[in-house]
Amino acid sequence: MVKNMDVAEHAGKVIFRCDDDFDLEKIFECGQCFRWTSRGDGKYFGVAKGIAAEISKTGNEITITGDAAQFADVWHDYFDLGRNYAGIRRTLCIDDYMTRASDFGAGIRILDQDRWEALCSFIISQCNNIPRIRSIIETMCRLFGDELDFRGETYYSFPSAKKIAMLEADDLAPLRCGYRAPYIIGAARAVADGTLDLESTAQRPAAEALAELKKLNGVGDKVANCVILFGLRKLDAFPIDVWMKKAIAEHYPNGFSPTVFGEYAGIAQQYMFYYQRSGNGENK
DNA sequence: AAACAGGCCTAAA
DNA sequence: TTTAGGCCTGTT
Repeated sequence: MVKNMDVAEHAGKVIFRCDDDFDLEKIFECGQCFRWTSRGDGKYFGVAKGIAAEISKTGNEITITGDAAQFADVWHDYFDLGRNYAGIRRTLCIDDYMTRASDFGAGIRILDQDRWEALCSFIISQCNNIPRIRSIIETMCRLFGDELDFRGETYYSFPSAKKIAMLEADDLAPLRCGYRAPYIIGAARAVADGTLDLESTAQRPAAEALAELKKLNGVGDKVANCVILFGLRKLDAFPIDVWMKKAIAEHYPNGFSPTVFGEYAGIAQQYMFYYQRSGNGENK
């Protein structure tokens, strides 16, 4: 029994019931993370927090590899299982458009990702498309991460900031990440030497965290807000990229402030973003 | 071929 | 304070 959640452990897997919003495809493919993939059978493989895992869902029962202790230590918080997304979602339906976007995105949860991984990943994401972002990150993990043997296959952890900090930009050439390479090295060194303390930054108000992150070369408003939302677990952060600009222009031409969504503006942002990217942005 | 992709930086008004 | 151009690379 973990945190009011009924968990059954069996043969290297944990099975738990979730009656709240929980859609694996939306969670992993809404754009918040880059290291979970499906083979088309509904099962997702990935690596998070240095652990390789497989997760699947049948009805309201979710199965994830590992034992009960690991579930309690890692996956419960990673999947934000203590939060009632369906309840929050209802509060975000402030108009017809948000009602449609929220319904469409129902099932999304904001993952509690490793802070450094989120920072590095969203630096890579700038002016890039998702397949290429994923490819760059996987190459980075393969070259500089630790090997993880999982069910007879080799996976790789996300390399630590300390590891990347020891490299030079040229060492990242195999990633084909172009001008982002020095940004990555710079961020890694700041994290490794304590210039940027992501833990303490996470404890500060979003505005202060934003200023702190933007001190890094190659980190502007958009990347910083993604880090704050996905890595520092501040659900009021509201990253605005080209898709969000389109969504706002189409549906709030007379002005808009994310503060209308309150402390869960970041979840509203994900519904808007996912809805827009799925081609449902046009006001019909 | 040329433009563009989930930005950011710098220089110039 | 806002705007234009350039930037690695890969794809269309």
